[in-house]
Amino acid sequence: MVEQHDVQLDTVFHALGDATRRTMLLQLAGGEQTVGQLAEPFAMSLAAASKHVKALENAGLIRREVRGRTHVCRLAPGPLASAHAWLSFYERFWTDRLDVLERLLREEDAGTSKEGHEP
Amino acid sequence: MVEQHDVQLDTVFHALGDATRRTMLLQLAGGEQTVGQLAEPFAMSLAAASKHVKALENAGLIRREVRGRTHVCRLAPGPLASAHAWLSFYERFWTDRLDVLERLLREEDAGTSKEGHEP
DNA sequence: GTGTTGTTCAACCATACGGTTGAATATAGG
DNA sequence: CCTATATTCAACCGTATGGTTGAACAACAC
Repeated sequence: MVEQHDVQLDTVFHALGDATRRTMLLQLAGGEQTVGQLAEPFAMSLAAASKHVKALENAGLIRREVRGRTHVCRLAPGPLASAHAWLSFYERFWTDRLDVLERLLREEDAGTSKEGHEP
Repeated sequence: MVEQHDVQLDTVFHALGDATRRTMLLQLAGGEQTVGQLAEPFAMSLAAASKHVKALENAGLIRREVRGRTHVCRLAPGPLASAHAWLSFYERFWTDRLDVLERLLREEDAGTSKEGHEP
């Protein structure tokens, strides 16, 4: 039961882990777009962009409607909501517990050195 | 400026796109864990699990504190919040517009055939 | 010191990913 | 019919990913 969910999250997060595909989603947030329109902004072949579209479709993030010879895509919000929901689980870590965490980190940082996010 | 943000989202979403790493995060949600403890539930070598931990650390999702000879990890909520924020942008698509979308999809499905996820 | 424990490193391997190109497909328009 | 347009498919290529193994390193125990 959970496996299926896991696999879905795998493909969804993987799809989101590429700036090209995220940009495409952003584009689709403005309304439906054909594959060609989605591909246009990118400096890559149409075939490559088509693969990205397919990845998004595969993850269930978009829906495709073959309208004549063009393929019109639109956002399919379901899986995005799933990913969002998954992440929401951690919300308490940056709300409820953030102050506690911050305090711990400050203690730690004071103990070790100046430190920061990036060494 | 946005590039940096993009790269961060790349690594964060990529890190999240693996069930092993998500399970590790879930584990860390229960409190700090050593690398060994994180690795234990999985049927893979410690070296492999260590790579996953490193991926999470690389994405900024966890923090590591070398305590003696053990490496203790804990959640670092910042990047998770970033990913969550990114996804939140789409919230309106499954709240405001979901009903509109649903209506459109129902029309479409009625027009083409019975259903349509898998051909 | 020796030995054991926790973790990483390095080399390697198979497979997946993202890109290319050129051919194939399907539809629209003359 | 023929041609142009929109898109995919197939084969290929370089690199990244996720896994293995065995050696190395660091810190505790004796």
